[in-house]
Amino acid sequence: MSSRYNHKIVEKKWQKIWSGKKVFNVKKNKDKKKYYVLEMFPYPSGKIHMGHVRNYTLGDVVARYKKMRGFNVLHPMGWDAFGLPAENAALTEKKHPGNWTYQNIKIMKSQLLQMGLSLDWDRELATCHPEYYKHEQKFFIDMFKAGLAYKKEAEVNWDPVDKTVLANEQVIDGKGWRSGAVVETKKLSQWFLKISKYSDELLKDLDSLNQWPNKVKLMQSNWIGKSIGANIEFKIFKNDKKITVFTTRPDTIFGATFLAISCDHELVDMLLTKNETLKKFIEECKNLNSDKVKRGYETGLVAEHPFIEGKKIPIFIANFVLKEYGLGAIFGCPAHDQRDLDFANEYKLDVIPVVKPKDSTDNNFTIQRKAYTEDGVIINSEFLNGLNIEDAKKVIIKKLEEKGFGTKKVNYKLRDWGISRQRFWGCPIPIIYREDGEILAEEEVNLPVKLPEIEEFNESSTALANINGWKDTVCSKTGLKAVRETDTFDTFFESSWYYFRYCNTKLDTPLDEDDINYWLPVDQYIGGIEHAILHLLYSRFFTKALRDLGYFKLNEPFKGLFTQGMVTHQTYKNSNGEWIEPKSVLSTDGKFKDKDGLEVFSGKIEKMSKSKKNVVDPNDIISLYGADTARWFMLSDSPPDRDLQWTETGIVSSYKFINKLWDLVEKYENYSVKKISDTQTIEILKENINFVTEYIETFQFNKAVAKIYEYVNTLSLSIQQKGLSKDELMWCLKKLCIILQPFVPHISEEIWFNISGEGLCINQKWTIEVVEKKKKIKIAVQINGKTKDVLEIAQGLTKEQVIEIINKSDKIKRGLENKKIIREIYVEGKIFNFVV
RNA sequence: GGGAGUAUGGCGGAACUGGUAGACGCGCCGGAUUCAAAAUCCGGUCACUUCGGUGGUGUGGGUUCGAUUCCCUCUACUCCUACCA
Repeated sequence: MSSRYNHKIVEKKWQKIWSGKKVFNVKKNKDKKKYYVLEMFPYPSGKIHMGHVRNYTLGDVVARYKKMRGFNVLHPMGWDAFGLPAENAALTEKKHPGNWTYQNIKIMKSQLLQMGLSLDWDRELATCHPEYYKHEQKFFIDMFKAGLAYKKEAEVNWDPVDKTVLANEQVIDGKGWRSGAVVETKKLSQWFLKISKYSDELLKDLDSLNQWPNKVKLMQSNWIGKSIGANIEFKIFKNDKKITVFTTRPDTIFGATFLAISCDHELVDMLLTKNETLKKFIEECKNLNSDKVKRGYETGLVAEHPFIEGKKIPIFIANFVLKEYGLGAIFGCPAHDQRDLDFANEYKLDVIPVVKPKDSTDNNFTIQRKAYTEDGVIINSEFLNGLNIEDAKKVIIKKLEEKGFGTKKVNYKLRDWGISRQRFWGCPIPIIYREDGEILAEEEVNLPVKLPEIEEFNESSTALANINGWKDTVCSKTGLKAVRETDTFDTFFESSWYYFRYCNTKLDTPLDEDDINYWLPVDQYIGGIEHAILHLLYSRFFTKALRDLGYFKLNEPFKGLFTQGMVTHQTYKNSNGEWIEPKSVLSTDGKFKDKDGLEVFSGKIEKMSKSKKNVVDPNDIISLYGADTARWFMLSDSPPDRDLQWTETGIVSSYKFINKLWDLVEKYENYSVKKISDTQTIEILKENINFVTEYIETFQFNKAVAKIYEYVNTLSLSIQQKGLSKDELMWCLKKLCIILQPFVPHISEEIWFNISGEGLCINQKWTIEVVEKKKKIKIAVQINGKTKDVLEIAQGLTKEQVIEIINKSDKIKRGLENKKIIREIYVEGKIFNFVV
């Protein structure tokens, strides 16, 4: 045995043994309890970053721990392989995006292998592979036939120079990121999935997800945005048309002083003819999307108030009325809605307060610049007067329904999921447009609808529509000519079901219900908070949709969710405001200088990003210090859900710890003590083990790390004092290997091998230790709540016996001198407090 | 504008349902070893102190025998969302 620990050799060795023995390859086994650990799969961007290292280390701790607790652990990995960066790379390289993607997968896989993750690589998948995406084409067809997928006109960001549709993230300050051209909104026919059908279920079932962070549930709930109110119908004076509005405040109907409709409300078309000023106004509104100024156009039409005989309300077209929400029409009650009030002040409209604060005695309660939106008492509202808001809502809705002017109505912010992308590197939407005008799903036997193999990838290749001949096809039923849909799926489509596919990636059908029944739901899903809404909501929707399509009976895909914090690092800038790499910064006399001696200023600690030059490449770290060191650092100090600050000293100290562990083996080999026993130390170590167990179970890995440090410190001290017998020491070291295994698996195996040689450490059982009840306990003795002394006393004494011991304490005697004891408070095993 | 969260030594962070504040790690200081350094090991490390103590968990208050923990006030920072009627 060489005295210096060589991580390069050792880590490779165990990685080879694990994969050779297929230690992490699992099979469905109904006699064994399963546990499904999943980390959000990576986009193959080229190489792994620290965020991946953190994410996969956290997951690996859980996976290894659960395996050692006897679970049949499914822990798979794959690639979220469609997406725009591949197209951009393809443009530069003039090669097919697949080349770049598969090449990156190869590199990143080798990096992940170096981390020593307990993954079942036999289940690896890449979403860009036809054997993967053909199944989601099938899902789409099922959804299409079930009415869950449909086509409608929708606005997209259109880059007039690149002649392409841009994602929202690709529009920067209203301009295309690539061309710099001003982006136009263009109406295109787009495919949508009817996620809105599940609004209520998606909201309700959040309650059942008790192993999800509240934060994520709240974000989803806000996104779904359920609101309860009423639709109210207004007759237009001297016109046979009507306007229906949605409101959550029907109780303020008597305060309505105007109606406002959105720019593309159906009434606008009628008004538009021969009206140039209106046309101009509408055009302006389109360009004022992000404008907070309230603008309106008075239509000249007036509506009749449903409850006030003869009252006329002007109708405006207003820029602040959203077309996609509710009915694209509102009634304005300026007194109790800030937006309405701003608008009313601008256009000199009446402001009639109909709610006043409960305790207000002001009979002339008026509203100036600030709308009153709190609870209160209804005024100026005939039959509603005197009611509170809640009751008034009930009464007015009942009245509306009686009179036929409106109904109770529930609205959601959640809109249907637009899945069309006018791109190349995505899954083709399996629809054909036949020459007779029929829109049909591709026949299932014809799946997959594959992406074209093209030799040279250029600007015009970035959309399937531009690829010569690809879209031409024939309807296999009728022989009629047809063209394919040239849009591809949003890449969230792929990630919405990959966790099902892992159950069996070789299966010819999308999935097997029996597999799903066994493996799903995912017991622990781990990933970044940035996916709190979209990915997680889409996946939940997919699960419910597939359930309704008869694939299985599962309601929710992810039983437990954990969102980890970011990896951050110090940033530096020079006097020109340019970012400087931290590793090139030198610190002298409290000042920072770069390589050339120019002064550098330390900036904020921020998320690692290329643009700020504060990234640390995991590859460098792993080759220099080893995977165990990197993993240990990722788990030390910071709680997993908080941001982790990368520091050079931190990684070095982790490295030192790994080497210190190795020194223990040497100490063991040279250890020669017989027939002595240190049961006290062993009891402490057992306690430590149980703490580690508890802290893994509760995702407090930083605390587990602290307890392992304590374990090693206690053990080192005992070795030094030669208190343990050699057998006891072996037991302690074996236990140490076991608790280290989820965290730093390579050195854990290596130590295990050196001291025992029997089997693999990862195959050992992780047990809960039985700790003897302590005979002596410590209690704090306080005077007026301030601790004056700490005494060690025997377990289970009476109050009188305790007082007797306390009376012997000098410190307490001194503290009680010349004082009168009013009260004595004794909490067994904790404190004794004198109140004087 | 709306919502959520956070605040503890020089730093990252501990403290069970209110019961010894600062576990553990980093850094720093002192010592051992060394020709010297690195590495390693040992000891110390909240502040003030007349060495008896006193003060101390962002601010100010409250409840309590006792508050980092519960309640109210204010401040700072972070994140999400955004004209959702």
